[in-house]
Order: sequence, then C-alpha cells, then structure tokens
Amino acid sequence: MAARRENGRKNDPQRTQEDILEVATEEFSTHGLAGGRVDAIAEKTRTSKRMIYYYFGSKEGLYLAVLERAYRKIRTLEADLQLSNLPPEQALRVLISTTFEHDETNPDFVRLVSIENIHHAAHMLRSEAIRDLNVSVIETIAAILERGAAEGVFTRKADPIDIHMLISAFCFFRVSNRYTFSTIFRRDLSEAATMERHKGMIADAVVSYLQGKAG
Amino acid sequence: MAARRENGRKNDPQRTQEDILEVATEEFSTHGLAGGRVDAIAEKTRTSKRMIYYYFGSKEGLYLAVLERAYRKIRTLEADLQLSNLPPEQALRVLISTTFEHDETNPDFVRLVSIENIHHAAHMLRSEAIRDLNVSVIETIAAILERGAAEGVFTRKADPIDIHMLISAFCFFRVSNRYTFSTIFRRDLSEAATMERHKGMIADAVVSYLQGKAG
DNA sequence: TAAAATGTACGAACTAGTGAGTATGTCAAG
DNA sequence: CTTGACATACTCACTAGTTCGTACATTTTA
Repeated sequence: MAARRENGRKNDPQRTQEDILEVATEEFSTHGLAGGRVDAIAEKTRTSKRMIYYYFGSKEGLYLAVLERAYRKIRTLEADLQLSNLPPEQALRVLISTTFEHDETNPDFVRLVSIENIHHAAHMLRSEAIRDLNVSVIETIAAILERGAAEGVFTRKADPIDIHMLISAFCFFRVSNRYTFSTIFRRDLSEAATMERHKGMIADAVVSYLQGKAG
Repeated sequence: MAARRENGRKNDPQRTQEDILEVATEEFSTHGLAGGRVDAIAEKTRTSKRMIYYYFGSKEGLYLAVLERAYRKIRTLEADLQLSNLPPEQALRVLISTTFEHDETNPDFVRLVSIENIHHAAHMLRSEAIRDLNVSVIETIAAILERGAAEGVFTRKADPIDIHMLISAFCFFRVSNRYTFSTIFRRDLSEAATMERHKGMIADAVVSYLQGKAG
C-alpha cells in the first residue's frame, strides 16, 4: 500500500513479511527446502536477508511459515462450498470439480506438499496449525454419501476418507507428476481439452464406483 | 562375493559401482538431489568419495545413474505380465494389482520420481534411456480395452493413457503422499487391511468406470 | 528516547570437486 | 613361468566456493 518515500525508509512489517513469504513460496516450491537459497530469496525481496532472520528465525522457520500459509489458503476454500442443497451426485461432482481446479491452479501448493512428503512430513508434524486442519472435506463427503445412500443413488458403501483419497490422488497426481508423465507419454496435461476430459473422467469414475455393487 | 584380502586391496569395479548406486539411491530418495550429500554417500560406501567422481563424474551424474537404474527395474517388471489369456476385466484387475504392489514395495522409486518432478524432470529429459521407455503398459491396457469393448464388457470408450493415469495416480499417491495424508487424516496407510481395501477400491473404480455409459 | 525495524558486511562451517600419486590385474615377451 | 609395461582401479589430502547465520550500526515509529 504505502508507497516508499523518495529516499528514506518506510517501516511496514506486515508487507515485509508478506513479501518474504511470497518470494520464499516460489523459491521453496521450485527448489525444495534444501535446494532453496536464503540469499536468493533475500535478493528477490524488496528487503534484506537480515529481515528473514528477524521475522522467521531460520531457514526452516521460513519454510514452515510458507507451508502454513499455503495450507491456510485451502482451509478457507473448503469451507466455502455450499453443497447440502444439491442432489448427492451433483454435489459430489461439484466437490470433485473444485478439488480438480484447486490443484490445477495451485501448483505451488502441490509442489510444497510433495516436498513435505520427501521430508516425511516432519515440519507439518511440528505445526499444530497444519496438523489440526479440521478437514471439512471429509464431513462434506460423509454427508453427501449418506444422503446418496438414503436416496438410493449410491448403492456402494464407502468410507469418506477413502473417497477423498481417490479424488485427491488423481487431481494431485496430474499436477505433481506432470513433468515425468508428459515426458514419458508425450502428452501435454495442461491443454484445455485434456483437462476437461480428465475432470469428467475422475468424476465419472467416482460416481460409477459409488453406484456399483454394495461393498 | 570375493572376500577381500586381509590387508590388501581387491579391485572389483562392478561391485564398487553397484555399492555406490545402492547407497546413493537411499541417500537421494530420502534427502532429494540438493539435500543428498556426496560425503554422506561416500561414508556409507565401502569405497571413497574419489571413486564416486571417478565413475560418475559429478553429483548430478550419480543422481542420473540412480534414476536410470530405478527405471530399468520397472521396465522389466511391466514386460513380464502375461495378460492376453485372461478375460478383459480380470486382466485389468491383475494389472492394477501389480501396479499397486509395485508402488507399495518400491517407495524409493516413488520418491525418486517425486523428486524428479520437483526438478521439472530435467534429468529424465537428458536421459535417452529413460525418455525412451517403451511404456508397454499402454499397449497392454489398449489391448485389454479393445477386447473388453469387443466382448461388450466395457461399454465406455476410454483412452488407454488416461486409464493408466487413473490407476497410477491412486497407487502412486498412496505412497508419495503417505506422510502428509496420514498426518492430516490420522490413518495408517501401510496397514494390511487398509491396503487390501484400497487395492480393491481402485480396481472396482476403474472397472465401474469402464462399464458406465459410453463416452 | 526507547523499542521496533532495517541495512551492511562478515565469518564459520560445510560441500562439491580435484591433484597427484599408489595399488592391482593383465598380457605379451623373454 | 617370470618379468616388465600398461591400463584400470583406487587412496589421501587438499581447495575453492558456497551458504546459513550473525554482529554491529542505523533508521523509523510511538
């Protein structure tokens, strides 16, 4: 917001931190935790390395802050969905579509999660903020499945977490493994037509599954 | 094999290289390319750091060798399947089961692929050996789908690569995202019962999808 | 003027990579 | 079958450069 004075300095701690986090997200998501360089982050920032340590204490501290910030984003996204008014199948399709598009438009997040898995989720474990994600998706899915069962449209009994995994795996994989996949199969996953086909496929697969024989 | 002499040295280039690759696979798959330490690899080896550079030229060279070795393994696995005798649905289920178990029993491979994706598959692109993987799975799937369509058991038209992705995504994700997933959802994915349920689920989902309305 | 925020310059430790020489195995000639 | 020459395999000690982190000085804000 506040433009900087001609010569002098203007203190703006919030913007400074936000600036650092923005740059650090980019750096860590492209190079990983070990590969990311604090100096590189500092350079791309409008502030200095000193500030990174002033606010985040260490490289790991910064990484953790980046991770928490990334997770905070989806949490709000998940909560915003209003699916209880829709018929079960349609509700599920909207949810899947949302997940699909979330991963597609947030490759940084996907990459950070991949990186965190390489580190055995060690940082996530230390962060209450992330660990206690109240995973509203599961409740959402559970509600949809119950309604679907009651209305007789979903004949197969299924665990909400399993269903979430089925959906999430596909959406996530498309983004996380984009490079190796398209290298091996020479297929551009970011093409609009391909995206639409895939989005339809995962939705159809999940719905077909739930409409199969009872588990 | 050949036991080393009490004091002296015993030249065994093949074993030396294999030894280095084994250790390096472990190191890179746990710490990533940037996070992996050449010195750490050297220490865990029965040989020295100098030998790593003697045989592999650079850290990246070693990483690439590790990657190629990992891919060489699956290539043989894929080819070994004899599915043309089985009825389409059963053939598909066997294929899925194989993929599932491959990822489950080769977390190192899964991690290396994740890491390679973080690097935009840059090393894979440079390696003809990997790039030219003759992805026999796709032909296998294509054949199964055709037979299934001919016999009327698969009513939905589907692209073999898409189907492969649907299968692979789930199997891969279970392993690659094991840590973050189980941290958030407090669910142990390596439990035998869970594994069996998941294996059945992905198979049922794919089969149900293919038996759905024509695409 | 005290406290918070920031800039600059530097250092200690780590890390990839190398220079230079030694040991081992092989094979041909005596 | 033994000697010597040569290529491959290997050891040890070292370095140049990087990278996280900090000491110290300075400015801004309340």
